[in-house]
Amino acid sequence: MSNGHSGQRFGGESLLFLTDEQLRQGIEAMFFAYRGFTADPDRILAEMAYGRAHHRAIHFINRAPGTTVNNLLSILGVTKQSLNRVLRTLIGDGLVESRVGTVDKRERHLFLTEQGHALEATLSDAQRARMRSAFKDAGPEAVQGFKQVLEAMMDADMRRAYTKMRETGS
Amino acid sequence: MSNGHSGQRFGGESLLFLTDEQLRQGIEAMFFAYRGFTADPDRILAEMAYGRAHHRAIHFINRAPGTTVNNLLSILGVTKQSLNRVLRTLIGDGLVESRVGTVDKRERHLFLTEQGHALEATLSDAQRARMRSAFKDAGPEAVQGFKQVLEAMMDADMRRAYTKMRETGS
DNA sequence: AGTTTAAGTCAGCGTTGTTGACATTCCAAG
DNA sequence: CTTGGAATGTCAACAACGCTGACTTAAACT
Repeated sequence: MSNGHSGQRFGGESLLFLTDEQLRQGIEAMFFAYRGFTADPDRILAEMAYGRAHHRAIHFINRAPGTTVNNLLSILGVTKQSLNRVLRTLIGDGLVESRVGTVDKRERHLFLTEQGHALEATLSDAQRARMRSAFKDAGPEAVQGFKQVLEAMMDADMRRAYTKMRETGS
Repeated sequence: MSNGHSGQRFGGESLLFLTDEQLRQGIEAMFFAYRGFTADPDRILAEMAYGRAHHRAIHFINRAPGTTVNNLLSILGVTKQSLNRVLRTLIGDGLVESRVGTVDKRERHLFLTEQGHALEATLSDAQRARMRSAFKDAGPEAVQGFKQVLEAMMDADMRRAYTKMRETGS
């Protein structure tokens, strides 16, 4: 499997960036960076009775208003019971509105209320600020590489959801 | 804060990679990619009574053998009680050995046992395989950008731990 | 001798994930 | 019309893994 020599020259092409040591660095970079990635929203959410799951739900409802519960489920990759618990509190607190579908009345379409938009903006601003700072420090070429590697790291399902969102957005 | 126009040309320099839309893509890429990043080890761990926290502990004990509990605490960024619960099971199951310090007998130095190394290798192989595939698909320049952005996304403490590990390694 | 530090432990709590079982509502096919 | 399946929601129970607070033990520092 892992021979520790995958980075030696092979067939005349330098593969030094594929050594186990380089891969380990990538793994640790992901670990530490993800902590930074979630740190700012987590701080804000901790003051309320909310957690990261609420943030994710709010993010994707804002991103795709009117999405059904099932669709949100497949994007978030959790069980319906887990999501339902989160949605129940958000709806109860007046941050999310659930409208019965017109063509299929079994479906519930989810929307952010004014209050929900306010929280979404607060959380997004914090997270974007860090991302913007990181992008700025690293430069445009680095950002392109960053996105390429992340996309290559996704499962096929996730990549489909990601690219679909990318097309829909702006 | 976020005006949605930060990507317009400014001072003759193209900052199109800093639009809110670009930042949002980066945020969603991180979210989806992290799921892929943890998916393979999670599958393996789910078969045992272990979780992600056990993986992290094993990873860094392997990475810095003989590390003290306090040091591991600051790397992982959790409370002593949280880490202790994980360490107790790992020591009890014979995956980790805790040796009393020779110079300072209050300290406990942590090491992987043979069994611990076996699990570490299994988990690492799975995680590295995905990282290797992603790196290979994206290419060396993309990998460099990936690491640059991630490092810029870390908190100062994390960046210090990350770069320190990077120097120690290889 | 007194204080601080490292580590471990116990009790309790919150968020977020999981399964399993079950009710409701609605659409669609027989 | 009845029946089966799909979408949704709810209840109960549980596990992983964060957290705080309080407390003990042992060793080191001052």
